Amino acid sequence: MKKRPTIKDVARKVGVTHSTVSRVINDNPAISGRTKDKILKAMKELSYQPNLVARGLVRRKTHAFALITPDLNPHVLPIIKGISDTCRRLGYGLMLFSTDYWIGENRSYAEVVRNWLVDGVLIYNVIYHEDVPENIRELEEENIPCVFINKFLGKNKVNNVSVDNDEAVFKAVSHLAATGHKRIGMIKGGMLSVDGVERFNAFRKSLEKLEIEFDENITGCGNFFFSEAYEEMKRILCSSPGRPTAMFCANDLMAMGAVKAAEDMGLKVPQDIAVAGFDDLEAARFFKPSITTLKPPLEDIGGKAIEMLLRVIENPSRPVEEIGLGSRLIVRESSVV
Amino acid sequence: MKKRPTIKDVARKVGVTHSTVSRVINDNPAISGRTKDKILKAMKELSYQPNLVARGLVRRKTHAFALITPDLNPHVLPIIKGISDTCRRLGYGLMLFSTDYWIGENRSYAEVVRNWLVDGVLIYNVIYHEDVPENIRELEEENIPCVFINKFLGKNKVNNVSVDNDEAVFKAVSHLAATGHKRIGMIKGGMLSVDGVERFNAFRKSLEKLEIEFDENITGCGNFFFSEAYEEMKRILCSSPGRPTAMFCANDLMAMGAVKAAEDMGLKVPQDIAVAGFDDLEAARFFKPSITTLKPPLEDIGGKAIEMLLRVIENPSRPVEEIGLGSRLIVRESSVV
DNA sequence: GGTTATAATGCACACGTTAACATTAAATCA
DNA sequence: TGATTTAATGTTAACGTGTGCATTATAACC
Repeated sequence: MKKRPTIKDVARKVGVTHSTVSRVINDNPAISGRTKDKILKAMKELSYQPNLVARGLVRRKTHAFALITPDLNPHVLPIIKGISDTCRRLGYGLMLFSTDYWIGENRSYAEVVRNWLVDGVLIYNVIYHEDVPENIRELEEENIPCVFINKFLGKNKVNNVSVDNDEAVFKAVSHLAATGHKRIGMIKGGMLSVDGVERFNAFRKSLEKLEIEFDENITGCGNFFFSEAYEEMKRILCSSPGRPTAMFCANDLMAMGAVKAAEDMGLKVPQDIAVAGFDDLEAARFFKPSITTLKPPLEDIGGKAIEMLLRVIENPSRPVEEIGLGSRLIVRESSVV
Repeated sequence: MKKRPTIKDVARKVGVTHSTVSRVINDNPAISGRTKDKILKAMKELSYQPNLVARGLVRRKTHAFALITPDLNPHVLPIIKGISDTCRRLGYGLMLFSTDYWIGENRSYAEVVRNWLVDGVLIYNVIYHEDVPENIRELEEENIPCVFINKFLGKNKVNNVSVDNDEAVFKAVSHLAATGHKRIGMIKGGMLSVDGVERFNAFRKSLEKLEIEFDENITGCGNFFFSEAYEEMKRILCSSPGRPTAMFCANDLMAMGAVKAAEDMGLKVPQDIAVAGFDDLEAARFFKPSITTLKPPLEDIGGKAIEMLLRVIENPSRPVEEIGLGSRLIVRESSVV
């Protein structure tokens, strides 16, 4: 790599000290217009650019953030996009650290920040219950600015931005109710995840609000998987005395599994049974029938998370902030004729 | 953020100079075993970690790479995963820069590297023909280590790792031929993209090798879109005298469009017409019928690209290296009963 | 035992920038 | 006019590491 001109090269060319050049770079008002112009001109001629590493050393800020994500699943892509776009807009860099095995990994992610390679951290989708994992406690103990994407099940509050499951689920269930359904069942996701728990609770609250009876018998758990949902749906359709006329599924994969189960049992979707999912996977659009679903504002979440991180950095001692964003209901073939 | 211990803190604790500590950090053999042990012990006790920014300043290496990608589409996710995993394995950091409008953007991406924030760059899916875009020429001119993911259409060779379209397409066409098809058509992708051009050429070469006649009349262009492929497929099925019994599509979206068109015209897939795609989208698995497709080794591509980048850094003047990786054929319902 | 090779460590500067403090020149005031 | 404020720039010391060279202490040699 070619050697780049430094602040001193610029200074020499103009006939001033490097600190004068530094001042114009940082918009210090003490510099006279005349020398400022000369310096700017010289910088352009040499195509000078400040060395961010050197600046990072003295300022103790690198002007970069890190995103730490335990897995790279399709959901995370729009989130990354939101984060990346926002970083670009604000002039920040973005480092990406992914790992498939977050908890229990002996390498600490605070390392990254400790070395001052980043000014703050975004953490996606880390799930824990009672005990805070070592890696995260480290971040807290060292007061590293940090915002979580998605919530915890644990009791302690953290800065986070996530999908408002209550709002979203109510939209979907209302839609099913509005199209005439009185017996609505649900295929739950895994109860170890925040979304699994929240979406189920939201489902029950929605029924209550809409004055529809909740029936345990038409409820199953598919753990967010296509195949498990398929089995559960078959079980529900076979065994229960009063068959459901609509099913809400905690994600699209399970909704597709439920649809397939219904069809394999000779039922027509949506005529005999309506189905709605959550996520708006690409597959949900192309599935036959296409799946009615909730589209979470993932790009927004990424953007808002960065903005929150900036607020945290500016004022580390401010009270914990939690933001939930609304989703869009996309009505497709699986719920209406 | 808490102040971290420095090399000097360690030195003071042991009673040596900071340069001695630096030497043990860098495995300099000049240090005696006794002091080395003492220093290692002190480092552990203080939980010292080298400041990578400071090191980056003096070494002119940050031990981080950048991935620049014009868009964040689903294909790029496994590539990112491959890159990220490999970086982690090698102890490198990864910066992510995405932009939807690469060419014509006035901000230069060489900036990133010039500031020595990264040691090398991976560029995904930048397409150009005759004139090299400014941004890329800049990288070349300044001898910035750089590897491309996916090839160019331009005449000049670059270091790159990509999908071997010849190999993949031949696999798919052979499969169709092996299941008895003699009239095989194709829905092409956009001819402005490398994959579009290469996959079509590979298709023709495959037919030749398999001694099957190529017929322009059962060839269409869907520009990689579902809807355009749908229309083209209808056109082909309506107009041509000798209807094709199998279609190869340059990607899965178009394959799904082609299937839908065939079914809407009363044909059964695969009984009346077989269809194969490319990409192995998640949707291709859940589509009905599920789509026979080629799964490109995207994670591998990411990993190999990083490895190539390391070779480029080690020896910048070595001859240009081009690697093409093979794909896996996944046979599903759309091509066999 | 003195000379020389060798092993182990210290010293001082460099990397490119920022920023506190010092200095000079110019402008304002009494 | 001389004192004093203000504006503009220079000096210098950080930031945390790495490294060439100098300096010891130790071992080897004759």
